[in-house]
Amino acid sequence: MVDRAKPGEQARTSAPGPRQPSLADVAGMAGVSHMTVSRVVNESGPVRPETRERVLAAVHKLGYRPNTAARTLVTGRSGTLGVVALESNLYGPASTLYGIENAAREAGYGVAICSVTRPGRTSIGDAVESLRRQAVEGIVVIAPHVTAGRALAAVPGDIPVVAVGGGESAPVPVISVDQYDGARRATEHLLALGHRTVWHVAGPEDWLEARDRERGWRETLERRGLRVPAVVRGDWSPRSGYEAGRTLVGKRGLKAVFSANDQMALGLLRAFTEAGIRVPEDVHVAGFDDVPEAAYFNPPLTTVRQDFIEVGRKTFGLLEDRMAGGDVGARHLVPAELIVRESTGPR
Amino acid sequence: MVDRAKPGEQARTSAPGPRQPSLADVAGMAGVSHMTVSRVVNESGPVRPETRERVLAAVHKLGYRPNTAARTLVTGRSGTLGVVALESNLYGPASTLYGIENAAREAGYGVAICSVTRPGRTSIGDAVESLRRQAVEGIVVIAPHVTAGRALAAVPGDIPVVAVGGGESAPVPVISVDQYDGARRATEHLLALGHRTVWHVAGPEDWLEARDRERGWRETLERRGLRVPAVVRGDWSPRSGYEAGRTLVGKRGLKAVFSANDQMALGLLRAFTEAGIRVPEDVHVAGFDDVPEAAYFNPPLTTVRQDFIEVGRKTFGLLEDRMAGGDVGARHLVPAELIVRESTGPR
DNA sequence: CCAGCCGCTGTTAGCGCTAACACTACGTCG
DNA sequence: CGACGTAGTGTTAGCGCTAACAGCGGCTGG
Repeated sequence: MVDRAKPGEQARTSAPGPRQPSLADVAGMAGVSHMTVSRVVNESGPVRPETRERVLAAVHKLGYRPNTAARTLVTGRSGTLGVVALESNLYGPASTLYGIENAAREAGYGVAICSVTRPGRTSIGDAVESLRRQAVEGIVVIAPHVTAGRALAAVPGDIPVVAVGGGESAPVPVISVDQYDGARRATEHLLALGHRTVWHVAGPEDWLEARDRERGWRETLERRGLRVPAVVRGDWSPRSGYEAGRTLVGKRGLKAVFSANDQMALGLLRAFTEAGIRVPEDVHVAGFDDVPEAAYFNPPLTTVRQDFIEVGRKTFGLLEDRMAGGDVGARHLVPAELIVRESTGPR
Repeated sequence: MVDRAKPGEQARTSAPGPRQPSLADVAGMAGVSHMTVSRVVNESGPVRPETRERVLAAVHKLGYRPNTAARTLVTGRSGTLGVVALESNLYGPASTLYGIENAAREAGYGVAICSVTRPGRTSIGDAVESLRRQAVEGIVVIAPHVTAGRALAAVPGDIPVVAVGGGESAPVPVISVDQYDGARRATEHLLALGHRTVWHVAGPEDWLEARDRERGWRETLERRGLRVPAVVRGDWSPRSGYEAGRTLVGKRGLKAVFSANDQMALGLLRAFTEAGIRVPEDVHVAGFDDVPEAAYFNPPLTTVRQDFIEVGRKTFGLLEDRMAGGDVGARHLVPAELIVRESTGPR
């Protein structure tokens, strides 16, 4: 039975009080050596059933809780992973974080996070350093940014690191959704509707995902010998999508637009609506991410779904392999899925 | 200069190798006692400038990094906070998490997270337990769920805990945005447009924020002696908002709707559009949260903004006070702000 | 001129835990 | 029947660090 404290009582944190019980305390109560208690607690050696019972009773009675610091000190293993996350509420990174945390927890690992405002060399380095001070056993860098590759190059090699969505130049294993192929699918879907070309609202130039999606779009057009219109660049935000939309409104032959993410696609839709351009009647629009809102945009948005839970799981798996000393491949891709909705629907 | 490892080299994690340098190693190189090194590293005692230089040089050369486990073991302080987060990509919880992490990092604390799938008594208890094993000094529970209050009651009282958006019944300090007042503002804004009443699409019954928003809406109507329509209940998702919209479409006298969050408002807008109901011409709609997308909905959505960064900062401040042994008040509110956009615009 | 103090450094004793080995009592097998 | 494993337990020695105190000079003040 845990002691239930009212707020008033809880304030006594400053008083030292009787410190947390240790192995020795349990041992004393159970009439065994501290080592036997350790064996019971960790199931790390043979203990007679009745002895185990006595020990367990004492553990329970005293509310014994193993001291992680002491254990870490002697074993050199903390049971904690670090995640360097982007300080961002973007759907993707947040979902990836949860995917990783999930997989880690299932495997008995704790997760420490450290967010960075802008993924530059120093900030990622600082974040890694700060996590190392927390004695993490491995680090995941959620780093969809081009500078992240360089930053990762500066990370000490004596701790396992894997990156999510990082650059191919990074000296660590990288896992990501196949952005290139997702963009290719979206573009081909739009072309299959009979358009001569597809316009593109790209993400920030220094984001790798933005680059990959742009490349997927561009090369699909090139492969077919189609004209490649100038990209309009946004910053992922709906506002920038809206502005891109205003830019596109005047273009001749505007029939199909592929937006590098759903939020910008939303801005596009808004700009088109204001300009009296109807989607899908006048223009077809596709996005990327499949945020939960996308199915309820006006009109519902055709987009490319990324399975972030799977990404998280694979990422953790990779890190686990690395921590075990395995040599994993450099690059791992999770397939993307095209979700067709009304925004590219029949006219 | 950190050693830069190529992937191939990095795989040698399994090899024990030369272990991390310790105070003693630095001391040896600098020709002083380990204690002097400790003093230099922690700035915890007088050291002659030239001695400090020698020590610092050795620290740098060896790449010495203090061992947190050892320090924690002896000081009893880990410098880490725990956050129990909802495994959710909802804009609010994710933003709150980042707000807390930010404030904590600025104050030199690390953050460990543990997510729970459903905030029930056991899962929150498990999460707290799992964080305690990571030796956190204090815990924040992001718990917008009614069961969270009961769960918090079962949390041991020997560690400081504060809750974000938790129930008033919780035996710990709670901080949250003033949901009630936000809902009141939105409702009064709609009424000020000349409507006889306002319909409400509520969030899940077992979410406290949903309850508070509903109460704010209901009591505003009652205070004015207006008819209180039956609430339509959703689950925060755009889909449920869409379904609520289909239910509402047939209602007579439907002129104004207050949705408990922006995602459901999006679903509403979609359902109304499909039914040929124009917003704002035929019906006024307001939401709650001010997600980044809200300004680009079709039409842009009037909504209630929550300052999650401020919530995070205040939450951390509270926890810090509690850790210092202070007795903080039971309930802290952050004001909500009404953002008026076209969805409640002039006809 | 010496008591007293302060600046600087070192020594010692753990923090709570696990690894490694030692020991006992019992089989079991050659 | 003795060598040898094996189950069950205890003893010892750290892991790397900080707290506490113990020096040892030099300076100040009476």
